[in-house]
Amino acid sequence: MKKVKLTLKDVAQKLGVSTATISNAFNRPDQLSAARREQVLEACQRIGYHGPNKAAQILRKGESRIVALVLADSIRYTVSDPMASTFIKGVSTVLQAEQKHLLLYAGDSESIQEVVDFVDGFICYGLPRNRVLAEELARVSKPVVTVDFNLETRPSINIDNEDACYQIARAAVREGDHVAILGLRLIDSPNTCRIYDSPLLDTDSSISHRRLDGYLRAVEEKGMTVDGDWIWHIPESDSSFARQAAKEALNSNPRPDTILCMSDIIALELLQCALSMGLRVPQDLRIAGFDGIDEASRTRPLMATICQSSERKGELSAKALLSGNKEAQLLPYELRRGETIG
Amino acid sequence: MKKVKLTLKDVAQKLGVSTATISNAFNRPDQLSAARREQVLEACQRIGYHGPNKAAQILRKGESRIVALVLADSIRYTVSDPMASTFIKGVSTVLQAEQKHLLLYAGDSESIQEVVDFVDGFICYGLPRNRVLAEELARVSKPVVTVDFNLETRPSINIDNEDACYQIARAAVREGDHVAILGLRLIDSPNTCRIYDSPLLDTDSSISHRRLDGYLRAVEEKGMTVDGDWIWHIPESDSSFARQAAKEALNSNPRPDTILCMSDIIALELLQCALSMGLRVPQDLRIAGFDGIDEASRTRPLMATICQSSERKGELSAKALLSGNKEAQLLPYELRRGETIG
DNA sequence: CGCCAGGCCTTAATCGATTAACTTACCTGT
DNA sequence: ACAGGTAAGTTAATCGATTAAGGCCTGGCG
Repeated sequence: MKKVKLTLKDVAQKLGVSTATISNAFNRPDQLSAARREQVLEACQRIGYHGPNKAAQILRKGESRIVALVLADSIRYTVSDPMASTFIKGVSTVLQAEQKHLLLYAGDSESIQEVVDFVDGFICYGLPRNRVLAEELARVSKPVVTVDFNLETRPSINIDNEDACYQIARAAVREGDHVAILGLRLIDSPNTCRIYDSPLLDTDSSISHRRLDGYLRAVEEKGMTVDGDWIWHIPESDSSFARQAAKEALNSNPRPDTILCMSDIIALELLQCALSMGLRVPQDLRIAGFDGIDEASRTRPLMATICQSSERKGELSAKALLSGNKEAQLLPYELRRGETIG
Repeated sequence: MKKVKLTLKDVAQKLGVSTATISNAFNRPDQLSAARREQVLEACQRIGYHGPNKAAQILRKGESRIVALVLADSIRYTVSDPMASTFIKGVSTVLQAEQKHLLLYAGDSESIQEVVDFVDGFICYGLPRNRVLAEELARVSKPVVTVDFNLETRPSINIDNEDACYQIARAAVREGDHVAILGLRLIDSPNTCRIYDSPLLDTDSSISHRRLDGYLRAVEEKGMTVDGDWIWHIPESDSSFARQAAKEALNSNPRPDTILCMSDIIALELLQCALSMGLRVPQDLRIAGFDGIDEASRTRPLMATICQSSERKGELSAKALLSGNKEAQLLPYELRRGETIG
């Protein structure tokens, strides 16, 4: 078994030709005769040279065929979140077809500089928790596509969150209702809490704020308002965080008539809490979710929600990145009335 | 805004020192005076040099801090499989702590040569479907750790599948029972089918065959046998494939008394089918699963299964890879009798 | 005073390719 | 016979670092 690393040079020497010829045999068949090419490839096969060293190619060509998927949360969290993991499916399908590789980059890491030199581009799923990282992404000199948030100057894949929330809130809220909102990542806190009048986080780029805008617009149209103490901040779309907010909301006095949730995970937890407290949905409480995950289509009563395709977002973002399409894309969504909003 | 890519050379020129000094400022603080180092770093900050180019470092140092996770199946499948995605959690937790990056490599791709030059090592989860790939992995000159299968000369992380299956089969099977087995990846077919006497796949390296051995040993100990037409091959641990096998098995004549399943996903589907056919479990049918996924702990009756920690496997395999530990590790598992085997 | 050791930096080779520019040799048409 | 064209290779610069080896200066010690 050969222990030594073979290089172009070795092959070239063995055949008595220049390294350029070997390189051309692999990369530019038109630069040498078919016979010579055949001979070179055969020799490589024979001596066990598996083609040009990729590390060297990356440096020289400035291309690695690696795409970084920058995740807002830890990988740990991401793989268990239905929307996020479905998104990965979409991305990977396209990358696979284009023979690209997928690097998972968890946004909680310090700096994008660690990988920017060797990846071909970035797909950013969700606004990174780390502020610095988001700013660095905006400045990177390689293609970047953002999903579910905006970075000026970068193309983004999104649905119209404001409109979607307006639609579902309009369907859910009745005049005179007490309305509560279970929101996602509204302020800068690692715990579930009411937002009161805490300063909102990243108002421009965050979809949570687009959603909040949509909810509030619908509520105001019916002549009501929602105060900060009826709006909950949930740090991530996780059942246990959601449960806490759900309980607090349900135990508020007066009890909300309608609760608008920024994800199905939250809404499912809320529904569960409500039912176990003996509340009837939608008679006593109306619940609206968001996302349209599978589990939300199996609840009794059927969850009202905004259905969007996370997989499609994944596909489109990968395609946009690879094709260099710089246009922002707004995907369609669908309002499912279900049975939880009457 | 500077458009040009800055290099060591640029910084060196600007400061009137050699490139070696700049490099040392980043990598070997003991090679220059503290004052000079400070000056260099400050200058880098000022002119916007973000540190040595990683692509060049990879080539020169032969280290990239990237670990490839080689998946037996497509990424699409992997992220939705509970065991596989939990495994990723474990791996990522350790890599994150060590500041390593995670590259997902789907085993259905052609050759490991595409990445071997720039990754630091491989964690292989499950026997790759692609034969060539498995052989290449055995020969790679970088660290490789295998999980849930064996590659001669490579350290592996496993549970004792043979023993685990022997234990659960011994608990499940009664003397005189008709026993059927719903197996995973036993033969080379993309469809669910009985194996009859088809040649088994990769007998040495596959855990499915260790499991089969365990089942059969227990069955034989009770004086029975299981023929090939009572053993099903299921190409992947997917509900719809599983359902088909489950139906076939349940409609066999005579109907099996005990069915041993090589994954919980399969067992869950089987349980569902059986119940919907009006069978009582375990009175009419006894079912054994494997893996101990969350969903299997929520069934009524409670699924009998072998509980193993996929996350722990992930952590250990990453640690073994990074520490260079070459020893095979056998992890503990636990037999949960549950209620489906009486 | 002279010598050696250490600290601090520079020189230059190297990692393993790619590719623009150049050289040869061979044709081709007039 | 000769200019001009093209096919097939070669030469050498380059990508952006790392690092062994070596040079120079300073200070301590006998």
